[in-house]
Formats: sequence, structure tokens, C-alpha cells
Amino acid sequence: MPQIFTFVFMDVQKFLNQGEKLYLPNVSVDIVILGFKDGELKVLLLEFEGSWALPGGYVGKDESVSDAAVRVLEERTGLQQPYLRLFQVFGDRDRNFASEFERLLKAAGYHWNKDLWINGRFISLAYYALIHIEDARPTGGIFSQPCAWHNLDDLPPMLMDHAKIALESRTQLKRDIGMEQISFNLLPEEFTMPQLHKLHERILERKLERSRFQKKMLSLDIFERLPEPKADAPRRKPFLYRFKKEG
Amino acid sequence: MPQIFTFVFMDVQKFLNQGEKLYLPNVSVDIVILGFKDGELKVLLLEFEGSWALPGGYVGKDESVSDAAVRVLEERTGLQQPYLRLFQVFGDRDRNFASEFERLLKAAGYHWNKDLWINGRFISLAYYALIHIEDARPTGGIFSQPCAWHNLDDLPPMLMDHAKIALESRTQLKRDIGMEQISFNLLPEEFTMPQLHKLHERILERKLERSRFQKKMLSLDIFERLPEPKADAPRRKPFLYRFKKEG
DNA sequence: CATATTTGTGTCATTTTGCCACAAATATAT
DNA sequence: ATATATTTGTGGCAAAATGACACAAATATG
Repeated sequence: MPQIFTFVFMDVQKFLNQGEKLYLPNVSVDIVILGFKDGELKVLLLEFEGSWALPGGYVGKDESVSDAAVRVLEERTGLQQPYLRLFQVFGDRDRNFASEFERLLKAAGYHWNKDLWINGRFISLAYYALIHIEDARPTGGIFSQPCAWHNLDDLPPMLMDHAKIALESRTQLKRDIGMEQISFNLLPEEFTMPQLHKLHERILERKLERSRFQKKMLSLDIFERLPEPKADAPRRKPFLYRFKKEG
Repeated sequence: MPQIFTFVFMDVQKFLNQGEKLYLPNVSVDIVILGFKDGELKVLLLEFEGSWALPGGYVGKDESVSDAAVRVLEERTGLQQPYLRLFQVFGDRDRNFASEFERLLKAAGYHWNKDLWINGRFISLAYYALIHIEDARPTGGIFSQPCAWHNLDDLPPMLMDHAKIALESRTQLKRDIGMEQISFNLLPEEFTMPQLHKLHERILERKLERSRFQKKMLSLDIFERLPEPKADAPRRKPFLYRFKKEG
């Protein structure tokens, strides 16, 4: 146990002391990792001293922005091929969270001083990710924080401007699913039309006529029906579909 | 004349020597400034030694990202209240243009050395701006480069990855005008439905049925018809419209 | 004054959408 | 075993939106 603690502690100190050399300054990547479970949109959050934050990180000096986003998502979920979209940039002049970092680091027993690189101003490149929640293995970061799913409609107290970022991601997602079919990334590889229907209702926060929705989706000709219906359904077994690869 | 040259020269040296202190490192802002004239979409470009670049700049350490974009646009056009949208981030690992800067600066008679801050890697925050072309006063930058409008469909040789950025802006604009009425920002304050019709045809690169287009636009109830028709029209004088402020 | 072009608007067929109906499938209750 | 309630797939029709064409008013040009 002491060994594990030391190991984690070393990681944090390395991060605080050497991050300046490893990462581009003034730029961060934050990811609203979205899942869908029990008929609710979920977002993956990390806890720090009773408040929660979005998974995030910094861009390596020899790493592309999109690779950084993929890496952060992989670190928190274990997933390798996520659907990721950069949906907004938060670039306010005073977007700097020195006082919050001071409080959190001191509370967690780490050294803090005002010259630490993380106290600077950061432009946040905000992504959302659409993942199948059951495939994710939520994993805390170098602080070994609790990492858990929360309802996007009912966020806990959030650090920094992360509540705003999370809510903006939903606004963008609402727009995006009208332009392009990406929502199925929130479902298992094989899914049913009733599942997709409920998902869209939750994203858009309004009722969608079931019959018309199903006809519309199938008319797009981007989903293929599988030979076997879904086995573990309570009543009539719905057909299973899969997104067609390559047109 | 020598005084002006000296003044400009000083500005460039200050920019090269002190930029590091004034601006956030590794982040740039590039703007695809779009206009519409003679039935063509135009983009404002700056010439450097026979090749052309998008207007751009850097984010002041005490300036928001969006203020930086507004400032860059104001510097090149004199316009104060542009329609601006951040449409993409170009963040490749090797997005660094040291060799192009070396060639350009040397050709223009400036000192160059590999440690200049502009030789670093830059993440480009790419905006497009929709402006009324007649209101703009194109103005070259600190290098007093030629600054001129070019057809977006027929770009001259471009520096860096700016051809890609310019073309991506059109892809995004095509999507955006289907979601929200923003295209009128490319027209004069008072415009006609035939003008708006031709504009949309140019943006979308396809024919749009005139009658249906006009009915559709008017049914949105976001434009108000002015009492007087457009005076300087060749045949039948079309009605003038204006975007309704505040709903 | 005739002609050609541009603009505004009407009409109608086609397509898409919203809404309801109903039967098939199937777990649960009786 | 049979009835019941729920879920799912699909049909049908009215309403709305769209596409295509028609045509007259306005007006510069010859």
C-alpha cells in the first residue's frame, strides 16, 4: 500500500514539475465523454475534494491535438477508437483556475506555489466523445480520483467552467444528430430501433413519433438488419441492426 | 518615404523580437474573410513573395481568443462588428512553418534565425468571417503586403496549409447556412431576394429553384420588406429587405 | 411601341412528415 | 391452457413542405 501511494505521489510531482517541459503551454483538452444507460445520457466525471471535473489533459509538444484527445479518452475509459468531435473552444482572457488548483492541491497534501505552470491561462479545446458505456472501464487519473458516470441532466457541483462545457456539448450534439447519423456510437455494436428511438428522444429532450422515426432511420439505408432478433427482450423481440461500414 | 519604411521595419523587428512576450505561444488565429461580389465568393488574402496567405495573428497574453479574431479582422478590413465563427482547429504535430518563414523573411531582407518564436509549432484556430465586401478597406499588415480579394473557387498559390483551411471553411459554411440564416451578412444591409438567391447558389454550388427559395426565405419571417424597391435595377425593380433585429 | 429580361406570385404534382390504427409477438397473470 | 397487457413492425391517410412550371407585371433596350 505505501508503495502504491508513493508511486502515485511521484506521478503527481512529475506532472507538476515537468509538465511545463512535456506539454504545450496555455492549451488544454477537455472531453465530455457521453454514454447512454438506463434511458439517460451519462457523462464521465472525476472527483476532486467533493467537486467534479471533466476528463482532460494537455497536448504533448510532439503530439497532435487530436491524438491528445484520443489519449485522454483512452486513459479514462480504455477505449481505442472513439467517436470524437471538437465542438468548441473556450478562450476567455481570464480562463485560469489558479485559486481552484491551490485549494485542491493543498487539500490533497501536495505542494502548491503560484508559479506552477498549471496556474496559467488555458485555452480549452472542448471535445465530446460518443461511446458505448458498457465498453468503458472508467479509471481515475494520476491523483487516483473517483471516476464515475453522472446524468448529464443532473450534474453534481462542477469545478472550473466544466458545467458550462458539459451543457454546451449537448447543445452541439442536438444540432449534430440532425445533420449526420452519429448517435448509434452511444449504443452497442448491435442495437434495435426502439433503443435508437429512445436515445434520440433523450438527446433532443422531446418526444419523437416512433413509427415515423423508425421509417426515417431505415430509409437512410445506413443500417443493416441482422438475421436474428434481440434475444433478451421482454415482449416482442425487436430486430437488431448494425451500422453499415463503408457506405 | 524612408521614414515610413523605417517605421514599418521597426514594427517587423518588434514583432519578431518581442512577440514571444506579447502573445501566447503555439497558438495562432487564422481567418477566412469571405465576401460576395460579381456573383462570386471572395476571400481576402495577403501576398508574400508571390504566394498568398490568410489574414492571421496571435492571441495576446491578456486577450481572449475571440477578441484576437475580431482584432485581426479589424486590422485587415476596418470592420468592427463582423460575423465570425470558429469552424475548425488545425493541430497537427508537425504544423510548423519554419522553412517557409525562413525563405520569406530572408527574401524580404529581414534577419532570420531558427530560434525565432514564429518557427515553433502552432495550433491554428480557424475562423470564417462573413462581411459585406464593399464595407471593407483591405489593409496590408506590418510587412505592408499587398492585400486583395480572390475567388474562393480559384485560389492562387497559397502558403502553409492555408489553401486547405480556406476550402474547409466553405464546407463548413455550406452546412451552416442550412441550419441558421447567416448568409445575409455577405450582402449589403438592404438586399433583394434575387441577390440572396444567387448567393446561396454560389455557396452551395448548385442550382436552387428561384420561386421556392424566395417563398421559403420569406416564410421564415426574419426579413422585413422595405417600402421602396431597389432603385438601380436593370429591369423590374425587386423589393428590398433587411434582417429583422431582435426577433 | 414591340421585345426581351427580370421579378413576384400562383398552381399542382410529388415527397416528406405527423398521426393514428392494427396485427404480430410474447411475457405475465389467471 | 387461456386471457391480458405490452412491445414492436408496418400500413394508411391527411397535412405540410418541396420541386417544377406557368404567367403576368415591371421595365430597359432597340
